[in-house]
Amino acid sequence: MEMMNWEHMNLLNELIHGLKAAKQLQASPSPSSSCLTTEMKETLLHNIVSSFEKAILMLNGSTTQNIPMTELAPDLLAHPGKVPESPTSITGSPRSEEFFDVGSKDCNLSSKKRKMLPKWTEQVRISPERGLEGPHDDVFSWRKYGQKDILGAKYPRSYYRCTFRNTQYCWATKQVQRSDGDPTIFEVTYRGAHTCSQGIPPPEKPETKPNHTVAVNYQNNLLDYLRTNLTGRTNGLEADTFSFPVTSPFYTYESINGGTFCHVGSSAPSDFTGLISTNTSTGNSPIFDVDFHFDPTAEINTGFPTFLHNSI
DNA sequence: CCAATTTGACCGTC
DNA sequence: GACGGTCAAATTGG
Repeated sequence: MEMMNWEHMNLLNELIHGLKAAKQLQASPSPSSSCLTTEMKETLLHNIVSSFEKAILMLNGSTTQNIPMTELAPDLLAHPGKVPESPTSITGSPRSEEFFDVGSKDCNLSSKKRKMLPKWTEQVRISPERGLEGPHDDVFSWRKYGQKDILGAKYPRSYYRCTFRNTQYCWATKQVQRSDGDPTIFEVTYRGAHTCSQGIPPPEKPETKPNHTVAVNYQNNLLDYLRTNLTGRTNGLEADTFSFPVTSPFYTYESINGGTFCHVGSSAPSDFTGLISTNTSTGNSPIFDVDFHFDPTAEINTGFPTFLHNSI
């Protein structure tokens, strides 16, 4: 299977990311009436700059292969405590425009700081073949550190943290909660971004899991996405090209900085739906057939990566 | 033996 | 005090 190489995928991701941030800034009206706070604008600017820097780095002959964020964007890390969340863009998860502390003096995040971490929820349906294995299988490696019975929930909630928390001070966590109503659905809540080297997955690992045709579609969709200025929807990836059990994930972006948020449910009506499908042929398994549903009626945290629905 | 998981205890928040 | 989230000792598995 001819696949789009990772440099190109990452490059496109960065360009898209920068474009989105730029458009959000562009769409922001006059300062007085703007829904963007100064901080949000700074964040957007920061992301635009970092996206272009990373894109330039990629074009500059170096590959992102096995390059952790610390090397990919050293200038960003030069500012203590400010690291852009970006690895999720590589994997196809929604990426947050938010920043979070990783280099603060106390390596332990206080609960307050944890609250500041970007958080999004993915609903994952298990496949009959893979059974319960599916929802826990994504590109990142996690270590379970707890399980709790949740009040009113039929099934316990599992808590996972990044395997590299101690070695690479990666504070990403996730919670997995089996849905009461539909036991085949797992609600996976991610918190924080990976700052470990998993954030930029290696481009190819032929010996790992079988190839997935999604990668090609990923390339096409990204290109379409750019061409159509994010106003269209690409489709046709569902059943035939997807071998990972995840089906129809939908995301719920939650608050950061105590600000606004954008909740998007699976049933939310949307005037715009941007679809990116991607494959990560890295160590574990490819996961994302990502459907970003943009609900124009939702309250939007402009710091978050809702797909832009304005034309340029 | 080492790493991952389990599970009761502990802690912070409401 | 109840609840959700995390810690860490004990246990399990490769």
